[in-house]
Amino acid sequence: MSPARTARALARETITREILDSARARLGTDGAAALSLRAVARDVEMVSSAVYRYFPSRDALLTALLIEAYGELGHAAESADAGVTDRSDTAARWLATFRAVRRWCVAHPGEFGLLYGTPVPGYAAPRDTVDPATRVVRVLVRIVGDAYAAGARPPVVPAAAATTGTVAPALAFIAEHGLMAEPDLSDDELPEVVRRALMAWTALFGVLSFELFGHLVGSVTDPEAWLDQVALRLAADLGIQA
Amino acid sequence: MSPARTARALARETITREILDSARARLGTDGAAALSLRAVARDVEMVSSAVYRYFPSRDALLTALLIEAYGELGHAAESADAGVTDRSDTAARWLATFRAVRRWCVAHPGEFGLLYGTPVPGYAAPRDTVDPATRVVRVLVRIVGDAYAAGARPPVVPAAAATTGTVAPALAFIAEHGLMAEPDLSDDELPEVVRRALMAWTALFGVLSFELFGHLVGSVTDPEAWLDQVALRLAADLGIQA
DNA sequence: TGTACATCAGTGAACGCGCGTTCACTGATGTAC
DNA sequence: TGTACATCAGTGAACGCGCGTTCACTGATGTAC
Repeated sequence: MSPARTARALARETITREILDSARARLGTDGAAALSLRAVARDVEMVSSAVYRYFPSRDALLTALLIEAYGELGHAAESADAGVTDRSDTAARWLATFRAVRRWCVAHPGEFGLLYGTPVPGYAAPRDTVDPATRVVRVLVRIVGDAYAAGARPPVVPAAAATTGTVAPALAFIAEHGLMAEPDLSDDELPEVVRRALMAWTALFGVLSFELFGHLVGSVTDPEAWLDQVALRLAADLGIQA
Repeated sequence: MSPARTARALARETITREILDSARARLGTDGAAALSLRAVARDVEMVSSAVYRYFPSRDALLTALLIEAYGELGHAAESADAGVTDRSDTAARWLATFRAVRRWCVAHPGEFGLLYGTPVPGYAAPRDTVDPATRVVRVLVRIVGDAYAAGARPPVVPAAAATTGTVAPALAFIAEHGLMAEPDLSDDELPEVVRRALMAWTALFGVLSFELFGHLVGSVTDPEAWLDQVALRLAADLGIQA
């Protein structure tokens, strides 16, 4: 609590970092399901039981990785959005966010697998992971909210599609966090916009999942350009234009 | 080769089936990465070495599972499309295909993880798996092709998005398989339609991935209705209307 | 400033379990004559 | 139809390896007086 950091505290910080970094590297080679405390211990040149001074179990290590990775990804999205100086240029903010999310995921495929791949069997993520997990979608919703506050209008949708409240939890979450401060949308338009934003969020990670898990190989040549194209079309479908 | 099936051949068929079924059940509980020949052997009440009379290695078993699962999913999509008697109702065919794909995936979450989750570390899928893996997207492209042959027109897209040939391999594949028999589209329109179809394909599995891997929990109440809504919007964005 | 005690990082052995794959073998099934 | 031989499914033991977690321990670091 005081600035007088002891040697012990400093060492603990360093070793904790080394363990986390080794574990993250292992995610890429072995996959999250096969993440092994003993392998990590070998990488940091410790005896396996020593790791228990830092993490009480393998599950606790997984949780720490999950929180750290969601945090980094959320931060990447938030700062990409914040980096666009013209706040009214929602199309630019949208594209910048998509690109930043892709950049992080491509740079960290092992972590991506942990976050968005097959859940680790026998491991249940605790509550602390859900808040960091929502940061990306919050950025997207906020951009869309800003676009509508500035006068953008959602596309008209066939009547058959305008069904009832499947997105009720999302609407509650948005209200609670004040993500759409000045919506200025009719009662029909708001849920439609939220639906569109959730679709875009899902599509973003769908594309990245396909890219990183190898399903685009026979279809697309340049995944980076492809994500741009997807981002632009999703924006256009939302009524966000440059 | 002859109708005179020997007792041995019959037994082999039965046991092979039992092994595959047990392995598929294991996918759901342990995940593809942790699929274990010994566990499967235990389930079918054999000694572990006996399984080698049926599959030469764990990887071979994984390959068989991959081919079988892709095959079932592809079949589900194809027969859902074929089941719509009014072939000109492309919107109905589209929705039926989406629903059938979801139904199969939700009914087989373990297999879904194998197909669309984190790739199994250390396992490389052989060539025999790529053809079955394309069956769903082929159905989608064919429906879109039929819609355009019947006069539907793709939405106009902002100039910035209309960039060059990222989808070249897909275009080649479509030409090769004659998936868009009478395209009747301009040189600008065809790639745009293909891009949209690929986006829809990716979005479909993005939604299912989020649903089955637990990312929709705080946002959407009814995943079945949600997929319908996504399907309808994707169709609308493609210019396919009922 | 110096000493006595408490805290804590890291060790090494052990528990009980799992895995893929090979190999020599037994005994049942299939086939050629 | 009967016999001799070949094929093949399944056994059981073994190889060499991995895993998470516990526990009594040593020795260094930190703290209270």
